[in-house]
Amino acid sequence: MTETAPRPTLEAVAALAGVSRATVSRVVNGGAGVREQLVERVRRAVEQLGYVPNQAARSLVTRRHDAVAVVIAEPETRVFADPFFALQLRGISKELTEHDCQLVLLLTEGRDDHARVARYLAGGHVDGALVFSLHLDDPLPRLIRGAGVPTVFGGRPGWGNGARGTTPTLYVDSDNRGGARDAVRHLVGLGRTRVAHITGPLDQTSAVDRLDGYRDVMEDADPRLVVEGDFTPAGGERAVRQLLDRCPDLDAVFAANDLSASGALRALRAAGRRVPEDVAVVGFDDMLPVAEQTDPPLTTVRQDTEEMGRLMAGLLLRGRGRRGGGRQAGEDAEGTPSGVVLPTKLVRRVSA
Amino acid sequence: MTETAPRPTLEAVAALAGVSRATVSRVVNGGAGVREQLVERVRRAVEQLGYVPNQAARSLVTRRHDAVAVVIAEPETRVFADPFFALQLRGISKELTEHDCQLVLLLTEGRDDHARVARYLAGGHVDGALVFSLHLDDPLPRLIRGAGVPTVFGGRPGWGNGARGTTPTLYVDSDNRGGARDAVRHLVGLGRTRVAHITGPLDQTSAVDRLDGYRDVMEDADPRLVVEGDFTPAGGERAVRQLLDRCPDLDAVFAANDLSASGALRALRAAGRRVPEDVAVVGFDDMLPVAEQTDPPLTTVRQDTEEMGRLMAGLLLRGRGRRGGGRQAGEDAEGTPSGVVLPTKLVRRVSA
DNA sequence: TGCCCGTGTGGGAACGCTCCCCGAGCCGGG
DNA sequence: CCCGGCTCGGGGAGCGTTCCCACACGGGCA
Repeated sequence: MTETAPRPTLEAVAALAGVSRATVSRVVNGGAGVREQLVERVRRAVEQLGYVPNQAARSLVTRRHDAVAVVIAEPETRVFADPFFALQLRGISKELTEHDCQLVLLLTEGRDDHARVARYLAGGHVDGALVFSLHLDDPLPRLIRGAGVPTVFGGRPGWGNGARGTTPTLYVDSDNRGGARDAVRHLVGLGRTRVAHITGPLDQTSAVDRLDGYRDVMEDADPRLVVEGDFTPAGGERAVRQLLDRCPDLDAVFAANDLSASGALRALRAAGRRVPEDVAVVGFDDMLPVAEQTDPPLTTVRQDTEEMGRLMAGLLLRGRGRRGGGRQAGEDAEGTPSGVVLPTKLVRRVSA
Repeated sequence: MTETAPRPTLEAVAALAGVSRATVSRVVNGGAGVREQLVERVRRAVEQLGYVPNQAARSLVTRRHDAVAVVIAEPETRVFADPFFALQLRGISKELTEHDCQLVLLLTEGRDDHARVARYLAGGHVDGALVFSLHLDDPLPRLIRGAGVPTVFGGRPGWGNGARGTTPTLYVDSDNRGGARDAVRHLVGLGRTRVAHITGPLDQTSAVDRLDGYRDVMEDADPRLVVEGDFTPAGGERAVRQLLDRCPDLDAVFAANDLSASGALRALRAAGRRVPEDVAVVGFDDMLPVAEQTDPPLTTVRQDTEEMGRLMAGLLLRGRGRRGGGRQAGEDAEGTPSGVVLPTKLVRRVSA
């Protein structure tokens, strides 16, 4: 660890450039209203001294932090390791970077960690929060809304059933229901009539929405064609075994995500069914490492994950700086909950 | 967005408790040297007002930020989406949380983004940096070392060839070489004599170390048994095709990671080789979603990824607060580069 | 009884920045 | 040629903390 040289201050730059602190400050913050010649001189001094503004001092007076928190409230590490989050993070990071904003990552470590996160957010350390909380019964979203920090959720939050509805809730989600409809319609279009559905855990809105999409198309399907899964390959295998047991004549499976689909493929193969000849299979997510590597390659529903991240950050940043009032994008006239829903796209490979 | 009430200050708490600012400050920071009765009174006032210290003001005077940066310098999103990083992040997060320290995530967005990251680090916004940079030719590590911020690297950095060697370089890595040796020895122990190796990209130290481990055991193996891969399933497939072409009599494959191994499995199956009967296969990483889901399940080398993260953070935090001088853990007597290397463990499944 | 010391407490300055306001300079118009 | 308006630069205050130092208060020792 080298002796840290004292960092140059505004004052030092001003002295070197032969102007006042205020002038340097103006230049550093865009340089409006300063003579071109002076701007140049200040720039040189900044360069020469290697001056970097002290963010703490700046925040102290501006009450802005140029930082937003990303809260990932997912106890299961597996889900967090999902490329899905990684891609969204990437999107978020890109958008934030473009606005000179930092990303503070808050991972909840198991239960009872909510208080810590809520306290941090309420502490006014960040200008806003981007929250991923998948489970309907998660208390965190409510806590966060109580913290009075501008927030955008990733995925439709679970309390949408007309309950509190006074503060607007911003969120970005992909069109789970529409995507599911497309997937099932595709199967139907292939001439399949006994289309089964392996759901995700039904305490997550995405799983519920995908199930709804399935039902939109398969209105009066045999209810035994729907089996609850858990978004894992093992769950997909289990579900298929159950399905084959109950409805041996099924000719298609729509799995709520690619991981379940990969399990389903394996179970189908084990049961001697050929894919797609005997049973067509469609997944959801288009997680490349999974969907492209299954045997046969998986037909699935793609969502633009990175774009979702960008959008979340964009939505949050747009409302930045306003102290109170003012309507944010994505919020409708009544100020009721509203979100941005991104379209999905069916990607045809071999499995259907 | 609700009107944000002005947050209470130390002053306000002091007034309510009927003491001075200094006393409140003392209580908030541990309460040493304050009469028990007063401590209690201040605590109540803090509680009542919902006081949270203003971190900006605090940093301004203490020059500490209670935040460290995690830099992930990986242009390829695929690699970033790796559960590997996610797990390390989780470990880092846990350790930081225990020390009331925040995690600022810095993702480099393609080339030429290094300057931004370096500037940020040099700007003294964080107390330290945890850096993941896999490629030997990455200029970032050098830039960061120049920034004068305490840093711990994830994975052995590439410049270890006795070059600069004046400042100590701290890193945490897993025992890639030893793990590779174990893997190959296991294959040899199985009676395999024609053991091939699919390497990773050889501009990454982990790939190089694993190759070295392979060579340690297979000293005078046919050099044609080594093929360069790229850590992807497609690369693994390609490598196996090449290997089968050159050395049709191979009876084992050690792939430098699980992803290549999964590709290798597929290619072997396509070529009509049975695994493990005809060809035994071992991977590396024990990425569960991959290793457990291959057909057959993959024998592989596990590393304690989350622990690596914890350790990195721990190493960094230990040196925190010292302004200059003082030796950090993991640094040897001469202050030369040194690191912590975690053991690996062979996990037997079916493929070997 | 008086002095000294230690323990606890309070006041003030400083951290580095932004922002407000005033004053200087420059222009054009009368 | 002089004066008013407008533009641009400078000085000062204040953001909420911490930390240093001065100081009050009591008890033990001479």
